[in-house]
Amino acid sequence: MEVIDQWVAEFFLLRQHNPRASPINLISALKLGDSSDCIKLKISSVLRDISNSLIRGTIDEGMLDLLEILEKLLLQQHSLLMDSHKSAYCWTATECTLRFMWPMFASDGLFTDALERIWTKRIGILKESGSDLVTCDLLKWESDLKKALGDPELYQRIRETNIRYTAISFLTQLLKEQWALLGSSSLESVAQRRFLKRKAVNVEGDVVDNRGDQSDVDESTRRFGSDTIDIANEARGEREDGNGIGRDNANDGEGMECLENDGIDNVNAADEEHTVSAQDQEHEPTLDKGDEMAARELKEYLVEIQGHIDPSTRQGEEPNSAIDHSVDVTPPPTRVNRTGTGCQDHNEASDNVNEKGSDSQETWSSRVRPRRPTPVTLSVSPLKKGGLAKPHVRRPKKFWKPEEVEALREGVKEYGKSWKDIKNGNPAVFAERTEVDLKDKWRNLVGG
DNA sequence: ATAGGGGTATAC
DNA sequence: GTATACCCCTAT
Repeated sequence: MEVIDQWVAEFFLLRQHNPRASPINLISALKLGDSSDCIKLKISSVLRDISNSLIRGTIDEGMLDLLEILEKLLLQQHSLLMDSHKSAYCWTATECTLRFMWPMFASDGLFTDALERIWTKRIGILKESGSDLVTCDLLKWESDLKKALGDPELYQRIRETNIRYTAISFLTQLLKEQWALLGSSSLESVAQRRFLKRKAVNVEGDVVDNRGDQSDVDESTRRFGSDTIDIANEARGEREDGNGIGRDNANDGEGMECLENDGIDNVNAADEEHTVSAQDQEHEPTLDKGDEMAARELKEYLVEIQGHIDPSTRQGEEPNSAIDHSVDVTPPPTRVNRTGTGCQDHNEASDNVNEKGSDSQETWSSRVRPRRPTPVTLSVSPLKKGGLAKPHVRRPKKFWKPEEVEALREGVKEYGKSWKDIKNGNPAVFAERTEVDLKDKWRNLVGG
């Protein structure tokens, strides 16, 4: 895959909120292979699809498809399945079944069909393949649901449970964690490396003191201009998303800089091997010229890609959503929009959002699904500390270095949330961090 | 050992 | 004021 393909793809996947074209279409428009970069892109794509589905309030069997695809992709890059993933699958499957329990009694064929389709067939396949998605909880739900078929009382009880909220919570959590695991986009990586290189060159022979100094790499790359991105955004005619999910990538812009001139070929990091093609040779070494040309090129490319995938937006979508669920109980997936600015950008996309909505909805609106209040977190106030105001010396504040963060991501991929294992797995990097530090930092990264 | 509430410093 | 990053405390 051309490097520009990858950048454009990342661009769409990480920055575009509620896109008119499904990321799946984008991914198939570009031909992706099986390199680790491509897997990351595919994962981003699936995550974006899940996110969009969540934003639309659609929790259907398409979501189960996505979760299954995601499992396979994660397996390919040898990271273990997160609990949030398993729980999300379990509760989504249940929610999908619950959608067909709107009649008062189980006599309706829809429920039996759903049981057969979801639990016997779909999950049966998962069992055969030994998938980790098959958890005790899942099996419990399976037996409960099947029991409910002949047990009106149990049927009622399940029917009145708000599965949907739980499913949404786990899906949201899954998204957060997976976005955090993905880490920097390749644009950012290139930008950071180039910044380091430039800094090293500027210092001339005096090798950069990575130990104490590196935190401002992050800082400084963040301050680079991002005009090129703005141009590209205009090409799309859409605003920046406020979707907090991709906030780590908020500085994608500076990566463009490397289209401009000399050697990205010096960049040897594994994920950029194929980086340099004829692209950068054509450009003048001067900064502005290079930026300008890169921007123009990117803009044309974006338009081309958009044209490529847009017309096909609808045909691949929603193979199995004869019933849309959006009418009833909808705890808004607000957690998805962390920054709260995510509401502004529906203007462009709104024209084809409502297309399929009008006809079949009324039939289903008669369903009664009880609304459960949003669980409130009870605040326990220990009020322990009375007098005795001990001065207490705090450990000095140490900012996390990029390589520490990267090591943490790798650690979570490998061990899950076993902070002790992560620390022991990389004692050198985490020498000055406690397990609690790792936990706290991860909490920061996922934005919880 | 881990999760989660809370404190403090800092930037906007 | 809010938001963020880091650090601390404590219940489980």
